[in-house]
Amino acid sequence: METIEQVLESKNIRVTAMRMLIYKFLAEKDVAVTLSDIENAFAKSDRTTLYRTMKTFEDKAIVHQIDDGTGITKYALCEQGCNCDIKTDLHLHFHCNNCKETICLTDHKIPQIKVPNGFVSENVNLVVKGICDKCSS
Amino acid sequence: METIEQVLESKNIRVTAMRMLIYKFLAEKDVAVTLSDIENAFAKSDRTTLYRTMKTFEDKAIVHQIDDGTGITKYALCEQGCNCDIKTDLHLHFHCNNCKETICLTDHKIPQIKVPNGFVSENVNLVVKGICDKCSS
DNA sequence: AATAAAGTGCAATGGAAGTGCATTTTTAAC
DNA sequence: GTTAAAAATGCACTTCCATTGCACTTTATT
Ligand SMILES: [Mn+2]
Ligand SMILES: [Mn+2]
Ligand SMILES: [Zn+2]
Ligand SMILES: [Zn+2]
Repeated sequence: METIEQVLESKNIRVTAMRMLIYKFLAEKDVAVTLSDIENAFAKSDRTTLYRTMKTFEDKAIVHQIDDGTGITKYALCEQGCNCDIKTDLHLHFHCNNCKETICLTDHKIPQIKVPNGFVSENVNLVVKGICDKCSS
Repeated sequence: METIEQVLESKNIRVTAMRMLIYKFLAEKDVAVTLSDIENAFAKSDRTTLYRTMKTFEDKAIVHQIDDGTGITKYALCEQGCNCDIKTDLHLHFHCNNCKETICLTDHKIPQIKVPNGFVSENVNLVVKGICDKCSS
């Protein structure tokens, strides 16, 4: 089991207090979070720092961004050894119309999508909306 | 061949000058458009009217909204007899990373997506990004 | 023609993303 | 340890788009 410090170091970014806190927060969540979610999780925090931290995390493939159609960008930790950076191996995302949470279905990969002749597919965003397991039971 | 008046009447909305102009503009476009696109297409136009017109069109299944991940809502005319309103029979959308245009691939329906036990899929948003036919040739 | 209902236009608001710059913290060099 | 450079952080501000309140105009109905 890697410590948070080790994770950050292995990704070649500096270990700072804020980054560790944010990473820890993300790791404890099982749903995708917005910048505001993170902001509200800390008594004292600055949007810009969070924004730039998430950008750094994204560049280093520590988190991936999720566009679930709500208009607000969400983030979630990448799985171990994911390939977000090379835009492949992407899983699908589920947005619950009831509780409004968005989660990664990490072991449901996006199927191969056929596009017409002349079109070249580079990557795919797929969001399923409906009722999540917690809300349907 | 139905006239624009007939289309609007058949959807039970009032026929107004602005609505006809907007409908005509959409019909002439083969790509999805933003509110600003429509705004710029007319010498004199008001964002609010366009916004509310598109909302009305959407409610009446004359157009459908497209979230292509750019963060800006786009719209395109529905096909004849589409079922946008009941959230089924949905086609996929393609966003070109080169020309930045987004188009409906109306005869490429979204495949059945498997979700884990306990989850209920109600609808699916699928956007493929890459290079469009015009840009790849 | 009179009235009610619906559509339109202007002004203003709100939310989120993004940026410039000064300050603080971290790292590395001396 | 002290110092200097590089990176991270925090504040203020800007931009862009979505959305709403309200007054005015147009359309449909009698
Ligand atoms: Mn995910
Ligand atoms: Mn479409
Ligand atoms: Zn739910
Ligand atoms: Zn193109």
